[in-house]
Parts: sequence; structure tokens; C-alpha cells
Amino acid sequence: MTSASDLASWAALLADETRAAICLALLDGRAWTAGELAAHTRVAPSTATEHLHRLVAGGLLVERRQGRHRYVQLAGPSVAHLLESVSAGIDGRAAPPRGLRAATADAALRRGRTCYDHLAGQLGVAVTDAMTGAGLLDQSGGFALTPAGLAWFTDTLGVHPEALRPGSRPLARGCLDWTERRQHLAGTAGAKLCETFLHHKWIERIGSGRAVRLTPDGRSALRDLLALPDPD
Amino acid sequence: MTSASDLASWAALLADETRAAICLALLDGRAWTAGELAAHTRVAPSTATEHLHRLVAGGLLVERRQGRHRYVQLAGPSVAHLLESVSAGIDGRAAPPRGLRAATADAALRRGRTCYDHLAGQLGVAVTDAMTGAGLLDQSGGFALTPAGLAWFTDTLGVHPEALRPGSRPLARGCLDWTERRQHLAGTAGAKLCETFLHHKWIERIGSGRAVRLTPDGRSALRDLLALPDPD
DNA sequence: GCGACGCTTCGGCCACCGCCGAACCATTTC
DNA sequence: GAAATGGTTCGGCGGTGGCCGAAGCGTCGC
Repeated sequence: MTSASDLASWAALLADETRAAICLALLDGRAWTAGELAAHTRVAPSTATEHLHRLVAGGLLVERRQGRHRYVQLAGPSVAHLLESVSAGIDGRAAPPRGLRAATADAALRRGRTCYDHLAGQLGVAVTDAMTGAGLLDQSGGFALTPAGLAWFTDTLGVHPEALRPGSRPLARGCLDWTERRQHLAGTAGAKLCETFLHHKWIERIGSGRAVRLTPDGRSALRDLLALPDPD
Repeated sequence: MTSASDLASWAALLADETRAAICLALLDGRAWTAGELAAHTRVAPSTATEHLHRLVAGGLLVERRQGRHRYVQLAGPSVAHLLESVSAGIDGRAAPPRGLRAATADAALRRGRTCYDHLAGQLGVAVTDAMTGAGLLDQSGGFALTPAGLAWFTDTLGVHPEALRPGSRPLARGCLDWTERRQHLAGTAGAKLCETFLHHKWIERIGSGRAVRLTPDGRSALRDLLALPDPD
């Protein structure tokens, strides 16, 4: 069972505001360089270096050296999922944000965003619901891709069948949305879906954060592929 | 959305080993006095007081003054659930415990324990499975009590129907078990189940921790009520 | 009322940690 | 090669926070 020191040392990693900001930024699933994170959190590069050391040593992050860059990202879906859980749990009793800028940024996030490596927000929930309605996804006993769903991924989206083989990571998993209080599709299938959407420019990122926007192309694609009416 | 400072200040509450130990102790769902927690964590009473102040101010704990005692317990099921999630997430990559005492304590916890206010461990999972098999619980689409299950609670266990009215807390909810990697029954029904078992002395606590043991009475009760073969 | 008890407040000590700037190293560019 | 860029190491500063013991305060038992 978890010892108090395990829990404390794990929590200590997130207990610093700068490290927390780093982890939240990395929740977009992408790899960031040390310099980008330093600029994003407004600390000196040397300070960012120390934080990254601790986060990597603590197992929350993994790094990849490439030339003179040091890329870091979350250590895996389980870490991302845990962070999302904590984040959602805290939001449960948080007050609404103040200020217009915060409010509009929040609205964009509610509308659509990436959650580690898959789609979330109203967009993620809408797509998940549409897939369920179309018989591609079976939510009756946990989350599972139907045979039709599997075919839809390979034939319609053009995802390589090899990429959808069951591995250590579940193919389809539900992920609780902290804005919608609904499940959306996660797991390998969720990641591939998001990847495809980005690749086809059906969605595009807003600024440098996690928020995404449905493009006109994406609108018609969703209508054609999933009979999804325009989400407002 | 969660700001970095929210996340950091929340994590800071758990980032101290003493406070982490307090929270883990309170995961048994009971109310502890300040003195008990001081003794349990081996710090001076004055130190425990400060920690309790911070935990209450942070919303993780609630307190109830009673005479010269200060009783404190987790602020609610959502807090307990969040703590369990984090705990389980950390255990995901933790090493097995060292030493005989730790090993036997761990075995007892694996066998049966309370998880905030409901049953967990092998016992919790076994009861949950038996209820599902007997048609009392429907796990096909989330966790839900069947009509037969509702009747079983009121007629067989003698739980007052008022207590099972849907409120803000879900009646039946799945809670992921960190030892069994399986779901067990949580929510109001899970709490009432555990309460009844304790009341009838079908289970009893081992020592002062979260571990519980099935009594001989409990064994026969489970056989009669749920056709559950003796769990080894 | 008096003492025992449980908890709290206060003052002070000490360790830790986050931060920065300066110097340094490695890679890339010119 | 020299300059520019990205990252790291190191030393030092200051704030925070955990801890204790001593003193204080309300409650309970006799």
C-alpha cells in the first residue's frame, strides 16, 4: 500500500507553482523544450532545469535529448490520467474564473481541447456520443470499439490496422471530462482519432495551449462521417 | 480550468509526510481526534494542531468539536475518492514492501479493508461480484442497483428505504481497487452495506487501521445471503 | 474548586527549497 | 574558427515551513 512518504514525495512534485504549471502545460501531450517551459512559466532557464530534473527523477516526465535541445513530456497516459483526475477533483469545488480574458480562454477550453493525446471538451464528448450512436463504440460495458468501429478507423479514417492492435494500453477507454462531466473517448483509439483530425486539419490548435477549434473542413467531415450536426 | 496555483496549493497539503500520513489514516472513513493523529504520526500535539488547521482550511478535512475533543475526518466521498485515485496511481509503479511485518499487514489489507466508508480488497470485490451474479447489481452500463438489489437492501439487510433515496451522492458507484485492479461497490449503497456488515459483526476491524476481517458469522451470512463460497 | 486532560497559541530554531546571475559546456550557424 | 544559441552547474540569498517546548485555555472528573 502507499506509504505516507511515497504520497508526500509524489505530491511535493506538484506542490510548487512552477512545476504545477509545467505539468499542466504538458497535459497537451506534446513534447516541450526546456526553454519553452522556462518562458511559459516565466522563470530563468536555470530554474527550469532544476524543476525538470526533479520531475524526471520523480517519474512524472520523460526526456529526449536531441541536438542542443532537451525535450520533455509526460511519462505516459497513466500520469496524464492521474493529473486529469486531480485537476478535475480540485475543480469540483473551485470558483468560476475572474476576468474577461480568463473567461474567454475558459470558454475555448470548454468547447474543445486536447486531453493529453485525445479530444476532450464539448467537441470530444460530441464525437464520442456520435460514435456511440452510429454503433462504432459500445459504452454499455465500459468503453469498447465495435467491429464496425474498428473498420471505421481503418477504412474511413485510414488508420493503419497495426496501430490499433491491443497492447499494454487499452484500445478504448473512457476519460471523465472535467467541464462536461461526461465521458469521452481515450486510449489508443482516442489518440489515433485526435492525430487524424489534426493531420487532416479538421481541428487546429488555438495559440500555444490545449484549446482546439473545429475548422470548416472539420465541420463537414464530422457531418459526413458521423452525421454530426454542427456543434454550435 | 485548474490554475497552476490551485494545483500547487492542493498538492502542498499532501506534500508533507505527516499530513500525508494523517490523510491516509483518515481514509478509513472514521473521525479521529487530534491527539490520536498526533500519536499515530509521532509528532507533538502542537504540531498536529497546525497540520489539521491547514488541512481543514484547504478543504480536505472537516472538523467537529465535541467537549474537549476535536474530531476530524475527510471532507467527503469525493475527497476520499481523489485520495484513493492518487494512491492507486502511485502504487502503479511502487516496489513491493520490505519486511515481514509490512508483508503481513499488506496481506491483511489485500484481503479486506474499508475504503473510506465502503468495503474494498478481495472481500469487497468478492461481495460486489456475488451481488452482480445474483442480479442485484448491474455493471453493464456503469454501476447501478437493480430493482431486486434495492429490495435486497431494504428487505434482507433491513436498510431504511429513506437512506437509499438518490441524493447528491450516487447510490451505486464503482471504485477501482488498488490491490485487485477490479471495481468494487461504492456510493451510498456501498456505505450502507459496510455499515450493516459492521453492525452485525459480520466483519470486524483488525487493530486501529483500515484492515477488516470476516467473522465466522459473516462467513455464514455471506453464504446465506449471496451464495458466496468461503473466500479463502 | 481543584487537578487532570486535550488542545491551542506562541516563540524560536533549523532545514529545505525556489530563485537568480554568472560562468561554463555543447551544438549549430556563419 | 568565431559567434550565437540552448542548456547546465554552481554559489548565494531569502522566504517558507515543520518541529518542539512552554505557557495558556476550556472541559471533564472527583
